[in-house]
Amino acid sequence: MKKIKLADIAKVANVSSITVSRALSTPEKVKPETCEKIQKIAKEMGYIPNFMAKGLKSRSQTIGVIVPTIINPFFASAVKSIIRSANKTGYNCLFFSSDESQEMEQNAVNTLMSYNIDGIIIAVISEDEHYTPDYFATLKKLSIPVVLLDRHIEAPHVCGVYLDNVDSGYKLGKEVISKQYQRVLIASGSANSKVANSRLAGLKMAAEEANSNVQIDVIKADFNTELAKELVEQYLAELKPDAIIGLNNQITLGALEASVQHNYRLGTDIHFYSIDEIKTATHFGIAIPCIRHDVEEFGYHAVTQLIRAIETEDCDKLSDIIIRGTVIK
Amino acid sequence: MKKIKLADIAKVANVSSITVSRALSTPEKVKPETCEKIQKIAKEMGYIPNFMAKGLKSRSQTIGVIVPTIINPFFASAVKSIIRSANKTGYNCLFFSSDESQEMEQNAVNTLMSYNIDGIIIAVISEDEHYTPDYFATLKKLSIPVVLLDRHIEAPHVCGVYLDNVDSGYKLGKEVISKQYQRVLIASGSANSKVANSRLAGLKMAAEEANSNVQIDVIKADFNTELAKELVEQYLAELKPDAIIGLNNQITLGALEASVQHNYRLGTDIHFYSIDEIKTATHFGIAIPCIRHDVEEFGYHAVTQLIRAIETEDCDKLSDIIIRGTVIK
DNA sequence: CTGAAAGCGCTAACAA
DNA sequence: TTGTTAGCGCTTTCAG
Repeated sequence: MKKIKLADIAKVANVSSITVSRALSTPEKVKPETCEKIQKIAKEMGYIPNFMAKGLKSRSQTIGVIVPTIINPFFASAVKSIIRSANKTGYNCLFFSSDESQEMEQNAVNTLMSYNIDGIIIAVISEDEHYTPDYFATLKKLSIPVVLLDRHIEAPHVCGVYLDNVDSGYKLGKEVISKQYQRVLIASGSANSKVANSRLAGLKMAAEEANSNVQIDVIKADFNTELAKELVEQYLAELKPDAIIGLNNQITLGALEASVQHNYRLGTDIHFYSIDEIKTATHFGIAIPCIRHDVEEFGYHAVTQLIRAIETEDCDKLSDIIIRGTVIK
Repeated sequence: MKKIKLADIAKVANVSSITVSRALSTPEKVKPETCEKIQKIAKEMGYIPNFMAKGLKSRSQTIGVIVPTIINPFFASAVKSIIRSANKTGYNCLFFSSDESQEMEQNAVNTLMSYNIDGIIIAVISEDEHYTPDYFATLKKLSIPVVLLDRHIEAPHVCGVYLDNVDSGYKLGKEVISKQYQRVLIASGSANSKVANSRLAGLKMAAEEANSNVQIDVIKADFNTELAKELVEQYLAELKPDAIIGLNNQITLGALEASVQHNYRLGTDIHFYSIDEIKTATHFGIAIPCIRHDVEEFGYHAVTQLIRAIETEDCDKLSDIIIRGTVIK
């Protein structure tokens, strides 16, 4: 069977298809009785609008979302909250994962453009400030607004929604310092990552402020479990810290595993701290004080800002939004 | 700036737009030199095809994917692998999460129909065999093929890709039995869940076959961490098993947490077994032997079957595909 | 091998 | 308040 279309409803209701269109999309432009009648018929006939046809003429009411990986719970939750917020506002989401690959990221953007999306929310694959792929220029040319998520880069975009990384580092730093450890290892991200560097700066700030004489060691790894595990293992072969601070969830997981390899009892021999929550830790009975970010808030702001950009033509620049984390002990 | 369209390229290449269309979509129908020239120009001008316009006339080359939640790593991986497989075959994916809500599931299906998708892969929200929402009838009427993922229900669909649950239970059962425990607790899913019941049946089969005199207790929870945790806690207040078998990843996590609450040392006082891998366990140094399913395979078959259904008109029924798990010690 | 015309389903612009 | 016309960008059909 073919899909019911506006014209089919029009025939039954004895009106023209444009009236049906209006009754369903902009009911205030149609006489109430007619409107009701049409809506009733549409429902009975099981009408399903055709976004393809709609999007050809006007806005698609669809936004694109791209994240590096959906396996990381942080991004999974962010996506979830973005989709929820968008739906509430009457927008649909097309979701893509770039799998940490530049090529797939480019593909995802191309595909989104093919679907005539009205705007894009993207967490780019690279932590490097100077990562500026071509598609940003294309999107700008086509006036498709882009909201950056979590990772800031120097590329044309209307605004970004970020975490307050310095603050996160600082808060967690205060918490750790208060414990009076002798030696603390910080497992950081890449040296080029602004996110990692900001968190590190916050931590150091807290340490200096406290004027404590704790010995702080820093490892520069990557926001990636494997590398962190390796480097922490190497470190543990030489030294034994009282605590390890992982600068994101992936790193913390790597540090945990490395410590297990060295037969340390987690939370006893070595205490763990993390920026980003490690939800599974509770299942294993390990307490990992952390900085938790309200991911719901994250998604909400990203969507809100993007839609503002879409619906007000001339906004070249909206405010960035910075989400603060809270300490969870 | 407006998007480049076929006509723009046509003007530059001195041909008609239909020739451009052919050069890009069906190059074999165009003289090689012309074809090359057109493709070159298209690239230079930064042409981006418009799926909306394309999908209006012909197939959209897009499939829809719906899973109950993306937070569960099992589904997250499945989605990832589905997207990968689809892209390889030249299809795009629109992804939705139903958040375990019937209403959102219905919405997702409606939205997908609005996007003129060619087919749907869905893991329905309910474990109940008799869950048969209306949209299945609609999809059938419109001849939009549906492939069921993981959860089987009695509704019109072309086929399903499932796990071999009895086999998983059986294999894990053999493994557990071999350990000669005195008392084993099985934390199962809902009494209405075919998946849970099959796994349970497999376990019991292994036990009976071994003719061992292990005491087996069964708790019927839900494929959900919270409830499992509560019920296992209640159980532990009375009895202390040597091992607990969680019938899916969520349940196992709940059981772990419950045991932690009772101050048992994981993997020592109580041994854990799981159907579905608990990837994070290694990070915490707990060994959880499990049944691992090749999720990549899962996605591959779902996509392949769906595309077969899409591309061959008259396939009323394709074979179901059953994926076997392997024991990981 | 290439092109002209028609139309997919919907809505913006103009008319009644 | 409702309808007519035209066109969004592409492809199918039929002709050259």
